[in-house]
Amino acid sequence: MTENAEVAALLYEFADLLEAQGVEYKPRAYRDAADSVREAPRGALEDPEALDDVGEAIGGKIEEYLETGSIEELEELREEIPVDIEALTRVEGVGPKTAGKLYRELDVRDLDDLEEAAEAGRIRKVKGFGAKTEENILDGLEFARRSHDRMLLGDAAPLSEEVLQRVRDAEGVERAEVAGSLRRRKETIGDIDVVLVSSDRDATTAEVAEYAEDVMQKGESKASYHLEDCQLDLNMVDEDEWGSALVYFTGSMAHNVALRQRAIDQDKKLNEYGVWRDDTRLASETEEEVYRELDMEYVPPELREDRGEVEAAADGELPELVEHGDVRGDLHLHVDRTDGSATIDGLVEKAMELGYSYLAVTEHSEALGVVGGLSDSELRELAADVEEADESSELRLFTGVEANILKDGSIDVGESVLEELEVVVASIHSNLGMEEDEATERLVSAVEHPEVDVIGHPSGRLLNSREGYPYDLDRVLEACIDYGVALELNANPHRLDVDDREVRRCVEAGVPVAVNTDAHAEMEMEYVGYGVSTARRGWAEASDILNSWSVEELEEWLGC
DNA sequence: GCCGTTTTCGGCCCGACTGTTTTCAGTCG
Repeated sequence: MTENAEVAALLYEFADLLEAQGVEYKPRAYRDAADSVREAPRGALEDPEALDDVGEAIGGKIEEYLETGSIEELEELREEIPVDIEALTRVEGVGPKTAGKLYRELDVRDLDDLEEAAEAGRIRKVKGFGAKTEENILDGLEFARRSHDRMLLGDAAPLSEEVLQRVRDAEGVERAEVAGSLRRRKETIGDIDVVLVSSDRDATTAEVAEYAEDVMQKGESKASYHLEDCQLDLNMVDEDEWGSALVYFTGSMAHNVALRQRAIDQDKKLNEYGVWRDDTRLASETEEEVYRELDMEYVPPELREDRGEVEAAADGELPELVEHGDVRGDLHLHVDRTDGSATIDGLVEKAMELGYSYLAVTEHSEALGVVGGLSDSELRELAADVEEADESSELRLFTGVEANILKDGSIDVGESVLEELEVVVASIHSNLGMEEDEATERLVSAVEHPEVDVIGHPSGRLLNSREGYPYDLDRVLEACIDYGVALELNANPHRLDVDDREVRRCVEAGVPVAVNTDAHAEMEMEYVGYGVSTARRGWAEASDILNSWSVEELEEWLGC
């Protein structure tokens, strides 16, 4: 866990424990502070009180934790309510107050205790609980135990396409779209939200229930299902509320709260049914109308995170985001000379299909022994093959390499070879267990190398499995400006590295971002879509993306 | 506990759904 995530988790726990004790309002304050910490850039905890929603009290506790490794007040709370509140509240329908009550009444401290109490029929005897609640807890336990990580966008997006098609085919459905974090294209997804219009809601929900694992809840306007390892929420709305419902269910929560506040400031009210003044509905049919009624530009879903987009849209200053069609090439591709399966011809064919003008073949270099990285002479042979293919291709094929940044910051390919190759992507693949200073130095050294053009997957993270080493992005960006180097946004859905927030800092610093797929097979070149949506989440325009430049612009930048 | 173009106290997003209630609390998003 990053330091921010670690502190945020403690603050969430603090909030839950307070709520379990029936404390009012404070839990909200701790959660807001936790959200703010989680969203903040690395290093922001040096001055916690500078963050939104962090005041003197919580700021002091953060400092206490960073200095001593614990927070006295939290330790006291944990003694008063010694329960695994994070695990217990993962059970559907169990929140902090329920967890607190079950601890006080039945000494339930963790999932095992909860299961035991439910199976023994002890929960139904507690005042305010019944047989149905006990049953729901038993049902929810299994899911809570196996649902751990959020789904990757790369898994959720194709699944949601399939789900959406089934929903659209269901009886009564006139219109359906995916909303929620999927529509915002977050790197990980909690559940699949669908907004739909149906002429027969009962028939629709019944048909969807047929292929779902089970039905969690079903009401007039809403139904939830378990689907493999995720949850599917159907939100059923009337045709004339489509726009306001889509805004509402797309979120994020923070964006919605900011929109509602803006409505209140204008003597209006915003909910999923529309923008209102008193009992008069002013807008609701399309998202564009809703934003217009709030005197704002339309906000693309990827920006709806309350990271300044509400203010920017009100001032008419939203960026003109990069689009999929703006991408003209892929500058980090592997072939079958090391660990990939693609061929030069195969990559070219796929690139044509994607409407590209160019691509670069950047095979692994020698130090990456595990995949049989290419020696200097083998890199030259591959370059010759790429040049030959270039002659007969409609595309511009760049020669290249994905070189390794060694422990001391040097590059594992000979100078003369690096000079000959047109695109040099430099990446860290070894000695990943570094402290921030060491990692930063290593990256900066690579940036300073005269032949390096792009730093590949800068943090080395793998979503849900490897955190990546910490580094000082500001220092790397400064070096990138000085030496004319781009950072990669690796579009592989397991990486998405740099991430959305880091893209924004690149954009602000004026460092070009290369949206590369790092494809090892032709099909993987399609990952570019995840990269583009992540770039959009980082407020990037086409001009900020290195591989949306024309061949001529790119050749000039590369100096070839 | 945090915040402020109704500022240093008095509010704190809001609606659906469920289960347990005879009017509402807790959870969720």
